[in-house]
Amino acid sequence: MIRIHNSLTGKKQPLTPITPGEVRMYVCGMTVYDDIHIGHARMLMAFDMVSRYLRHRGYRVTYVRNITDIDDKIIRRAAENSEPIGALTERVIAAMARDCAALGIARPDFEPRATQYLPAIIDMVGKLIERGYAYAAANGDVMYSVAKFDGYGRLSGKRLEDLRAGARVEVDEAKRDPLDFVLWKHAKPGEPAWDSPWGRGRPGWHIECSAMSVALLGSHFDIHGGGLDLKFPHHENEIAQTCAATGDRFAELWMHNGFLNVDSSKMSKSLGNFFTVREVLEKAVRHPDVLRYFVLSSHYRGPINYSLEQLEQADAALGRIMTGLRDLPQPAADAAPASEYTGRFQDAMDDDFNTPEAIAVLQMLTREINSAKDARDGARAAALGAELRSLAGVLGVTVTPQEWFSLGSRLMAEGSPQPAGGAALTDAEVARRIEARIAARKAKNWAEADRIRDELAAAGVILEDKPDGTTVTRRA
RNA sequence: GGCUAGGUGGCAGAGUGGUCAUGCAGCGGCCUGCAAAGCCGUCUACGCCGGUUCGAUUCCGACCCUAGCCUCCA
Repeated sequence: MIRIHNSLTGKKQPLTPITPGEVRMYVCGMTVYDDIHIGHARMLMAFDMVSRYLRHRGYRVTYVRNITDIDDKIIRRAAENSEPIGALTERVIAAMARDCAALGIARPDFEPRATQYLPAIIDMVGKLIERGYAYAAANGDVMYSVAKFDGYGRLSGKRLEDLRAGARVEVDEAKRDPLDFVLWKHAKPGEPAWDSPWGRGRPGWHIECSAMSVALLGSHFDIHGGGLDLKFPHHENEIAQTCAATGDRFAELWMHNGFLNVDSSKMSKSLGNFFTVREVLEKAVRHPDVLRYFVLSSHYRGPINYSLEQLEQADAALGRIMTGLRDLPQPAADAAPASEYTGRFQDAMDDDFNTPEAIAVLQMLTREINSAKDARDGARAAALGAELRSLAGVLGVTVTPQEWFSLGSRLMAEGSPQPAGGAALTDAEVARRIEARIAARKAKNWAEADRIRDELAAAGVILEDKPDGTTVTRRA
């Protein structure tokens, strides 16, 4: 039984799909005007993990993650770049797909774009007017009348009175109530626009998600997710729109991931504490799975503080798992059934996707493998290794020891060793030195053996002598 | 000010009314020519003050502190 924390109630509840065996899930994705940063990556990985795990547990999952490809920021950025809006969004979407692929984030089943759903959006706005929840304002915009919707504020725990009392609600002449929000924006000169019964214009942000989710998943589906900052007003508004337009229940469960912070504050460009996925993958991490391991080391709902020191710890911890997995024989064809750890892993994940606990199970399994190796029980080590690989794969951690040990740590935290201090050596050069060292060791020429080891260490290659007389390498 | 999450050992991070999280780092031992890796062992905990209880880090209340949202935001 999988239990999930529902933001709507603040409690964990069992996942009981509307259609047995099938989970329909919608997650608010990206507004495409710039490269994604690691905060976005955290969100994308969180819901990637959720969809992977649900599939692992045997559910058929339909995962929809939208793309907002028309919005103020996009229009502004395109103007700044003197580039057509479509060119900008295509470029950014391609970059996002590339970053996601690098991070091992599976593509959702549907990735709808707002501009592809104008008919559905216009239809929903029309319904809202028809049903008395929306009105055409004097300035040509169409507004949602928040006071008309009974449950407004339920998700975010806000009351209309409190919101109105908030000093920062923008005053807009066109609104009947300062809390009302835009469903359809009338076109301004030079902006992209579509025809509608209310004149040429473009959709407001909130209505896009309502229209696309209903179009692809229906008016009643299982899970709606997104970042914590979307809870209010975006998700609150989605609920108001969809429920009012369809009369249905909309999403049963609301999931919100916590932020990835830097120096305990949310990342922002103004603070300069902003890291793109690309720069982290290129400069800070030996393999993308280090970032995934780091992210999954915290629970998806809590905050994570990003720092190079934390990445170092994740690198070391994942390295330990890789060491355990290294040099294992193939498990027998009639491999032993799963150990107790698979059950513990599942218990952890069933409990609101407790990935830190699940990772602890992976580490305990690693120790079992190492103990089996020490006891020269190759069959047991191999069987446990297959199990560990499989469980790590459920979390999307798929790097192999072979890849891992050929990569150097790229961490550049203060005080940590710089990568490849000495001259870079080719594999052949490294192999030649190792052979020379093995010969020296046979001759008990320890001084020469140690000299070669130091030389390789300076080049970032660490040697480990095995009991059988062989020597293996790993990168610092 | 309103609302919502939190405050766990050197660092990160789960969890629980009364034996163990886990990883990184440290220390001791085993192994090793010496190392490394690994194994075994081990030390620093649960913001503050009350209350409930045989017993609270875990439940309740007050307080202090932090972050987020209340405006575009993953």
